[in-house]
Amino acid sequence: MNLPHFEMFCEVARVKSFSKAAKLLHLSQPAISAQIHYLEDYYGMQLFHRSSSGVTLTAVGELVYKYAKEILKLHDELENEIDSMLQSENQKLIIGASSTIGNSALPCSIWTFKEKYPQAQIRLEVHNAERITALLNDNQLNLALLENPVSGLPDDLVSQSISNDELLVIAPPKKPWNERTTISLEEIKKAPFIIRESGSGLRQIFEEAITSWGMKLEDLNIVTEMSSTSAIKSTVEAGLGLSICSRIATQKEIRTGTIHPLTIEGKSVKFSYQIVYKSEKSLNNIAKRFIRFILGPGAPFC
Amino acid sequence: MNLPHFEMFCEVARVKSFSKAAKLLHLSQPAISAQIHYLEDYYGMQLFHRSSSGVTLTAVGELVYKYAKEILKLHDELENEIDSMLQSENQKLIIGASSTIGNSALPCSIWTFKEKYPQAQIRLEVHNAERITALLNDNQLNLALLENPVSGLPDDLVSQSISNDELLVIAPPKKPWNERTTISLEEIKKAPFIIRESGSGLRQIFEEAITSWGMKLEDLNIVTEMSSTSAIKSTVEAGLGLSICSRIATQKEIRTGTIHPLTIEGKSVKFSYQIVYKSEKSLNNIAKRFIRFILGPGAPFC
DNA sequence: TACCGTTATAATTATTAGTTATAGCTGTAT
DNA sequence: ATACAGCTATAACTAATAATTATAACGGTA
Repeated sequence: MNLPHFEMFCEVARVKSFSKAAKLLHLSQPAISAQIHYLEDYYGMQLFHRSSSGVTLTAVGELVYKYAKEILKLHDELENEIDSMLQSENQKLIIGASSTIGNSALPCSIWTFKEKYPQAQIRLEVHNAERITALLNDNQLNLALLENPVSGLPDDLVSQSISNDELLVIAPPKKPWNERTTISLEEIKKAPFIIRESGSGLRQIFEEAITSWGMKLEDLNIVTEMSSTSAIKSTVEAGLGLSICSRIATQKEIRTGTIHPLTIEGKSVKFSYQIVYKSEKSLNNIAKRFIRFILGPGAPFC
Repeated sequence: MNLPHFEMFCEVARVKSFSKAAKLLHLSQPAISAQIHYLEDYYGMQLFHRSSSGVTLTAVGELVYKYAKEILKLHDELENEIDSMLQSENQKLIIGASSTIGNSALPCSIWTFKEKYPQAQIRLEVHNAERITALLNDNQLNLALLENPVSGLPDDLVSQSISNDELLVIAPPKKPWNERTTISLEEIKKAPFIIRESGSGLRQIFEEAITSWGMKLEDLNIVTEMSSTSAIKSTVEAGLGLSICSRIATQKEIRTGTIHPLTIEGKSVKFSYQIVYKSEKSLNNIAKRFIRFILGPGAPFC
């Protein structure tokens, strides 16, 4: 019986679904299925009632749930107590992040992390992928969050995938764009376009995508290069052109209606975010905790 | 982080030694070493001070010890609560055992198990290996403990090794034997010898051993066959002959000096005890617990 | 009745935890 | 001093476990 079992179990009990829990835990649904079966076998009792609309706890399941939560809480407490025994030097966590992720999803995750580990002294450095990589190499960061693929990542850096995202074309919420959900490559070529500066991870992903479609950057009508995602979003909102952005990074603007997202006809540009660090050994405790947290279910990519 | 990690950790902390804990947990010393390293890496702190005389807890180690014990206790409680939800039919555990093990080591283990799971309704059936196997096949036992190798074990039975033992020649604590610690094969041939009945696991092990030494049972001076280990021990104590017995089964008599053990010159007959059952699926909860208990550190083979 | 969303199963692969064998260290006794 | 006994660490290998993807099977709803 392992703590990850309990975490899976609690997550399933909470969301009442194997498949939803799987998503939240960055696992496949059969993985959850198998481990819950293992638990049921271990305790010799059915823990969930299955139905086509999800699962519910059995009486024994409720009991296990109660204890599992308690055990996980105890273990959390243990980790916090260990942290409080650390020197203050070891409580420092300097996180690097590219603009895309550092300005949107990450601050919220850091907030949640900080709630769980209040003694952590966190600093967030937001720069483009190129600069973040340099800082990482220079030991000025404990770890970094970047888009993937990022070319030019030295081999001696370790990286783990944490989440998936896709590139969207962003437009002002006005005619003609607000009446459409897609845009063709030809239209992209003609429209005034704003892109990130060279060295940006997002720009690199975009460049690779259009290359694979047989186009070049020069085919576009690029009106400006900007080194800030927020600046680009403001420019697009103002109706001065189109640009590209990640879905997660524009979530808020899409929700509030200040930006209108478009997908490219017949194409989709998927990419992932990676957590990158020099080596397992180079990590201090807080950094290890942060990685576990980010890979775990508690990290809200919001 | 897994409960087995905590069990290992607690056992090491308790006995202050990796190698001793390894023996108690039926594991190799490097296995303990690796897992403790894993823990130290996980928490990012050293948990034990190593020395050539064993290990002691560090300050952080003490903290982990405190929590680990608490977590294991909680989980024990959970298992007990689950058991108390079972129907009384599922609380019945019928254990079969061969004479060798059923009369010596097992009762004590059952006693300890019963302390931990008081709701278990245990019955112990002691017969020879042949009969136990038959009862197991006939579903009259939940599980059985036998010597290994036992020939004629049907393929559909599952078996796991739980402990090692060796065959000893037992003699009365009188001249000439009490002045010696070994006996030659030639001397064995001449001495009056008592053996277990055909169908006994211990007899089978003995027969196989002497066959491998190029002898036959007929070469011995067999004065009686007896179907009870206790009867044989009494007979030997009375000075009426020599016999063979397992080390564990004669522990008490050796300690109290009523029987004198001899090893056979240049030979040693090792064997193991196995826990045997029909299939994983055929086991009720209590039987599963018992197997985990017997394989775990708490089972005192005394 | 077809379809969407659910869990289960099968085949495969990667990771982890165990094994044995051996090295290296340290305190004790010859 | 030196060999030894007892301990933990390391290396090479193997077995068991937990993931993956792909697909099936089932149930409720349009």
